[in-house]
Amino acid sequence: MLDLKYIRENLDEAERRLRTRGGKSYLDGLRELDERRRTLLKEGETLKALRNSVSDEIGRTKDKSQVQDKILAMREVSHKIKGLDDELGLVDEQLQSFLLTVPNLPHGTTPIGASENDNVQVRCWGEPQKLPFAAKPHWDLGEDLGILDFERGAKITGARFTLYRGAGARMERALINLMLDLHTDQHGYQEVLPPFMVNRDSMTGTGQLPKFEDDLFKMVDPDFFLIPTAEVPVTNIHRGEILKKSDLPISYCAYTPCFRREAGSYGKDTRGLIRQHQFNKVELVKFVHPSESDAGLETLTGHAEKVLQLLGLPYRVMALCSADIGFSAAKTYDLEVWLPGQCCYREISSCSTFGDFQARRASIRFREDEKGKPEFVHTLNGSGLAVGRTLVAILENYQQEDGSVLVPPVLQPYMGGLERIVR
RNA sequence: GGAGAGAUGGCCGAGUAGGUCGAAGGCGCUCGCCUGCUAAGCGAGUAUACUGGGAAACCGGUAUCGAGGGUUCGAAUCCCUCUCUCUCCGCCA
Repeated sequence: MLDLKYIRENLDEAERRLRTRGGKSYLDGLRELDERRRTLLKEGETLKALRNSVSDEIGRTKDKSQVQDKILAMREVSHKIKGLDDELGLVDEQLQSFLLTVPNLPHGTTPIGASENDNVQVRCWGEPQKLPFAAKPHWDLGEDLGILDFERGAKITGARFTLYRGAGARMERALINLMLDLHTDQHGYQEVLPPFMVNRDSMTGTGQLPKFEDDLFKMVDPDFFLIPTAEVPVTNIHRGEILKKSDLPISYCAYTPCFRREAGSYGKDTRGLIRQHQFNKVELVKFVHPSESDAGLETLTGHAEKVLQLLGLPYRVMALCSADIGFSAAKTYDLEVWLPGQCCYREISSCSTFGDFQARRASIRFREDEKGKPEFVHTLNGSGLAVGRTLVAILENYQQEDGSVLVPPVLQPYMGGLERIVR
């Protein structure tokens, strides 16, 4: 959520920055709503002040017969207040839901662009290898090796669900452990294991609601949602809290499965593990002092990159342009891993800074000075990494001409010493 | 799922015949004083949001005693709904 006061005072600038995302208009009608609200507020509060003082007077008068006229007058005033409050409630609601659907302002260093084609490559690591034989896509490798069973996944549940078997299941688990160990032991994150279902407030806090309900799996009876990313439960750990400045930065990492409807992506990536309704991810989340958020994004991105480097997977870092960053993000780096089986780079991690956007929605604050006003922290997060896609990248990059797949050395200890997956 | 108890400020905890309660008291914390140091002691201060005024310091208004609604001139106190916590029973990994 954006700061209403900031918008009020910088309407044109805010609109201009928002339009770099590509829409036509983001703040139309906001000024009128805001002014209407303040008018109603002022009127109602004046009457309330009157009522309070007169009621006080009535209370101190022992002989109530002397104040009958005042009681009657206040009955009238209360009636008016009720009317004003009702209207104010309506306007407030409109204003609130308006604000909740306005995306974040792009960061000053986010490249301006019109589509994903305008994303900017920041750096790359490793050599995208051309395999000296006909490279297979991971779905063929996985099926041939008997470690990925797409057909039965579809039978058990439906499209975009996959059954992992044997070394495949083991590798998924090994990757989760490798990533968690790295981030906790080397990068200073505290491991957390959050609920995989969250309530509406949590979804609103990080920005998935109210706008993107169609992308989520929703429970019927309790009004809960399956998490689309650990970002949601982990960022909401501190919803409504005032943190100690000395506790910042707070760094959490969490493994969770993620559940996404993938509405609107029919026909896209229908084969293989790339786009599933359920996938595993290790997520990094940071709460930082505002002055640290820019540097924080760089280090957090570095932590995600480290996983790819350890696994020896070539990748590039893309700065997403203004048209391609997510609703809540101010700036995003995508890590794209090289997939020789499909001869392309695919997103495997997305690292973003949200500025105070999520912190304002979720009311996560700290005090600069003991006596100072609470201020919003900045939140950051990034995948470190998407586990299923990492397994995809390993299969495709480490495949051999005979159809077997070598296990990256760092992963072997996590797989009982297994060096090669064969049929 | 059944029965009961509860939810007050950073914490503990008063507060039911509705008014002087944003809320006693204690602890903690901050600033000052005092004591040769420490402990103790003394004094003052110590919620948040919105909003009006002001360059600012700051001053004023409104709201908030789990959440929402109702009764009333007036509600932490009365009524209704919901959420959460705890205890007992049932069920269960």
